[in-house]
Amino acid sequence: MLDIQALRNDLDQVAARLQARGYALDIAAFNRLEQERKTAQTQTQDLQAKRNASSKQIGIAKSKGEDVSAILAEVAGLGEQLKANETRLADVQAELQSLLLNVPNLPHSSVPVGKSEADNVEVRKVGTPRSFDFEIKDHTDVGTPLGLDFDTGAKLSGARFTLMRGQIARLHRALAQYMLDVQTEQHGYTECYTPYIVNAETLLGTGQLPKFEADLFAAKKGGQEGESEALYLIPTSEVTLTNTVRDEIVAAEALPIKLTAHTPCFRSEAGSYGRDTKGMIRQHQFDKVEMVQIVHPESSYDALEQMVGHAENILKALELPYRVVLLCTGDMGFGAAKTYDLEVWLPAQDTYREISSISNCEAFQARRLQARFRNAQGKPELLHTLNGSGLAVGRTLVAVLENYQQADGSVTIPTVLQPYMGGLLAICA
RNA sequence: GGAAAGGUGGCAGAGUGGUCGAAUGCGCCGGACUCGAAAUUCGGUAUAGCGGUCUCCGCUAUCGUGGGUUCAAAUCCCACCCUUUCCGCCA
Repeated sequence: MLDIQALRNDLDQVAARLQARGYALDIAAFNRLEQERKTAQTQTQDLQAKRNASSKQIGIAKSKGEDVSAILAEVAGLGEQLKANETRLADVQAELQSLLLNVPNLPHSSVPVGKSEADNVEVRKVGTPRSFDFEIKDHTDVGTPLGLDFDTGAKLSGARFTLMRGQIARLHRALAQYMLDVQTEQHGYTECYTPYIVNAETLLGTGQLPKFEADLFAAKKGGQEGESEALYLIPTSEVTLTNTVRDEIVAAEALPIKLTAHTPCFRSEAGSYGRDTKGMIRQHQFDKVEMVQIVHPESSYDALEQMVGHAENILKALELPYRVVLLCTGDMGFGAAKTYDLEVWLPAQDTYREISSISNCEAFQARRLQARFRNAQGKPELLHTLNGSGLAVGRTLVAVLENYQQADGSVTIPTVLQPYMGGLLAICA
């Protein structure tokens, strides 16, 4: 959520910055609502002040045993007037709030202006794609004989669900364990285990609601009918980790807060029909090791660069070629002020594919969350929040299968994963 | 699932219709005392919004959430959420 003060004071400039990311702010609607809010609020507050003063007088008079009927006559009818005004004010403020909740974050000045993926800027390329002296198979062809089972996944749950068996399942687990160990032992994140099902308020805090409900899975208690409050499956543990500071005022000394968790993520992938339908690139359920940092506003851009490094270290250790991309204004997510993507080399697709996305949300989430710290003046101030994948486990598995495939159909195990695989050097059918 | 208790400021905790935004303690900030610190002592210390003559003043809202009663609600009524304890069920 943007600071409403920024919109009041500098509406045209805010609108221009939003335009850069392809969002057309309804300036007229905002101005009209603000005007209505102002009159409704002053009128309401005047009436409230009048009522409070009279009530106080009544209290004083009664304690002295005086007659209060004169004052009572004065406030007759005030109640109804007040109620009408209060209702109007509440309506206008709710409208303003919902307008505000649907406005994306402002891009940082260092973010390149662009319309789509095509305008993203490559920052660096690391590692050299391996050359193959046999015909490259994609991860589905490599994985299927080793235990990757899309048919059973579809039978159990539908399209975009996968079952893994045997060594593939173990490799998947090894990746997650390894990532979690690196993030906790080498990069200083605190390991968390979080709920996978959350309430609407939590999703409002990180920005998935109210705008993106269609991208989520909702859950209800078995046998429950009707309009009970919906619960949702988390689309990423960014949601739970970041919400740990919702409605908190944390001590400045506690910063930065660095959290990580390995969780499944559930996404309905609405609007992506027809994209990446083959294989496990785009799933309704996938595992991810998430990094979240909650930091002092002054250090959030340093933290962003660090977190990119924390994600890169996993790819380096796995010896997977990748590139770092700075997203343009048009390709960034709703809450991000600046985002780097890490894209891993997939030889069968002959291209780099997103495997991690690391964003600084500045105070955008913190404002929704009311997540604050006490600044040097002792005043509560909004924190900055950052999140990033470190990494997406399913896509890393895809990358390992493709990059480490051998002519005989086996897949060698990256050195750092071997201890997690009981010393296995390769898996084969 | 059943029963009970409870949700008040940064924290602990009093307050059961009226000068209550809320006692007291802790914490924090400033002063005094001290060579300095501790102890002691004095004063200050919520958040958000609106308005103004805008380093300050005034007003409004906020005691889990939402509704209701009333001239007036932390306090009374209703619904919901959450927490704790006990019982039941359960990995």
